[in-house]
Amino acid sequence: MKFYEIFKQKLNEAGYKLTTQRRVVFEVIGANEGKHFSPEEIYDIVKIDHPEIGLATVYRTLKLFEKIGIIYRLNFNDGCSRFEMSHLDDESHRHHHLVCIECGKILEVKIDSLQALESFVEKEYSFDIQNHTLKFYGLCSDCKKRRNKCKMETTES
Amino acid sequence: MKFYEIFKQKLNEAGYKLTTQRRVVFEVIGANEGKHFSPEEIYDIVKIDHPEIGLATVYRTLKLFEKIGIIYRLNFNDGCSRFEMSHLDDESHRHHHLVCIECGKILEVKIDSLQALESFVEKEYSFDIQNHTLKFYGLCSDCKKRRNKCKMETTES
DNA sequence: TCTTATTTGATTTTTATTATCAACAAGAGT
DNA sequence: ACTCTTGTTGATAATAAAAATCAAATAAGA
Repeated sequence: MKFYEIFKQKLNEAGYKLTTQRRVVFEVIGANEGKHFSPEEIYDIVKIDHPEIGLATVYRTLKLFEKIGIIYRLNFNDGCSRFEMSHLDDESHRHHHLVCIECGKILEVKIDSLQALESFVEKEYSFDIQNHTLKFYGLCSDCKKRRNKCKMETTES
Repeated sequence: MKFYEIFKQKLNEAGYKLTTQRRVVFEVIGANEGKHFSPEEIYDIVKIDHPEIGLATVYRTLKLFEKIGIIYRLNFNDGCSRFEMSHLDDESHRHHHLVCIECGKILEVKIDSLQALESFVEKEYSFDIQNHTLKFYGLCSDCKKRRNKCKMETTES
């Protein structure tokens, strides 16, 4: 597996040891592409095969992974941080998030195309862009249907 | 003052009373355009003229203002929420944030222009976009200069 | 294998935010 | 203006995510 090698290399380059705990947390996140797990959720999955690993270690590991660029910290204002693989090396993985304001579901949009905007900002503000986050808030297709249905039902009577 | 009237109207429409506490918090945020205050910071300013107002009220008020669309909740991963006026009625106020990963400074970019991207997402994902947030992470011009200076100094010897 | 600095687990501590509840005040109706 | 009702507030306690602590365990280079 290619990405695991990159992970080991990044740890090494930054001067950190490869421990069982770090490998396990990495695997849990890696096996759940498209999900956005909280520390507690990751801990719950880790516990299944490794009940000896503590929650504090999960927090520490996530913080470390974020620092060395293995994962991203996401914030959907639900009271905790959430995480996903960074894939900084792979342009094809870049995406944005659609947050449904009704059901809270989070979808991924597999496009980037902020090139024009980034170029403008870099020139105009003399700002070196290294990364960006873009979130759209609105109604997912399910909640849109549900709302229309409710509207129809109330009009019927 | 026009915006204050909109504020009163929004409170009223949503069925909330106009209290001194709410007016004061509104004024503090309104008088600090371009800043991104945390609840504690707002509380500290509020206290100057109104020491009788409690921190819990500031938290409650901010939550309420967010709900009725008076303010936005921002998250810069510094351990607390931060707030700014929403200006949803005024297109000219729409902006994005530049976050310096070195000094943490936050700049505002007074452009929007995500129209093309939004149209694509709305069609492709059948998602009703009602709002968005866009943050660019990188180096501000000051930190860029500082880094170059450090590089020169180490090369000199 | 041995050695040492790093890492971990269990626990406590910190801190942002929310809940609680009696006292209070805004605003509709008179 | 006065009253009444219900929403609101202040002080405080409660909650919960995340960080700090520290002795014991372990990765990885010698």
